[in-house]
Amino acid sequence: MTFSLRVPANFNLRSTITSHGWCVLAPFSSDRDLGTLRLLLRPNGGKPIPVSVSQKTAAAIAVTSESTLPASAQNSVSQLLRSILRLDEDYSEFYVESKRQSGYRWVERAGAGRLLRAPTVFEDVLKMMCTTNCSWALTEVMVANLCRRFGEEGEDGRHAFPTPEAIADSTEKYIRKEIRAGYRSPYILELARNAASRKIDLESWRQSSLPTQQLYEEVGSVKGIGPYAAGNILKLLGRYDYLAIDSWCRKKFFELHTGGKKRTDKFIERRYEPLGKWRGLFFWLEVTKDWYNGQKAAWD
DNA sequence: GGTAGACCTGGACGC
DNA sequence: GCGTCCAGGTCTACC
Repeated sequence: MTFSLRVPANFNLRSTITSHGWCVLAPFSSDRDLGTLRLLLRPNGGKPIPVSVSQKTAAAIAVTSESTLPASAQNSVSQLLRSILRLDEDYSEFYVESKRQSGYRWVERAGAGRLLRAPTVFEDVLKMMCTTNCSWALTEVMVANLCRRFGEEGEDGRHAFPTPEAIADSTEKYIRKEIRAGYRSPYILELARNAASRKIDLESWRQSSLPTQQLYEEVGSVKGIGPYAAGNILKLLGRYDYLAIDSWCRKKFFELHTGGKKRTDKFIERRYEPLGKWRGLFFWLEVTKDWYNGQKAAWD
């Protein structure tokens, strides 16, 4: 069955899919031209079902499921997609600011800014942990292994991202050997156990009223989450005050602004300070602008 | 508060 | 095929 979901005026599905690497980490996937997002969703917390999303018109996206969904499941899938695709977040202030800044006028035309996120904060945090201190190829391996070993199987044979409970009963030794997570293994286990026992309420972070600095400190208090990971997690929570500089961004910044000459992170941070609470998003869009090159001609 | 070394894996490279 | 080196963030101990 296929049903449609209304989207905001400036929404662009392709830009959201390509906003960062989540679209290729299991259980997400996309088609070759990055126009369709495939994912496994648990409507009402139930069994995972495969869903694909594509955009045929500016006003709506088409949501397709192989099976017929009852109204409550359809409603739940819609709610999950609204959160994953950031449909309910207001970017009008960001777009006004982007038009004031030279070098960012393409942003609104591209419908860029909405960063794809997982159905749960737990999934976002665990995946972010798997991006630290390794190649992207290894991140893909670790996340795929987490799904394969701990995730419930969906109707199409793919595995959903595991719940905290599914990992909590495991052992550090098993995670090292089967997930290939190395020294991250105790951190993964601790996070899953703390989330499963409600010692930490990760899911409340998306609605948190804490000041951003305080939320950043809470996110950073998770073992295995340092400044880079915490800054990126905050972006997925809708807070863009931190740049979350990693080696790739650093290199890209030097290429764009210093002729390849290395500078300190403080130097980079000072450059984006005038962009206020949106600086993390401006920074990310600037260093990843090349990703949009294929579509840019249509936007300019 | 700042710094050094350890952590673990996969890829690149030389033999 | 094997061994060595390096890159990639975070944690911990130490100054």
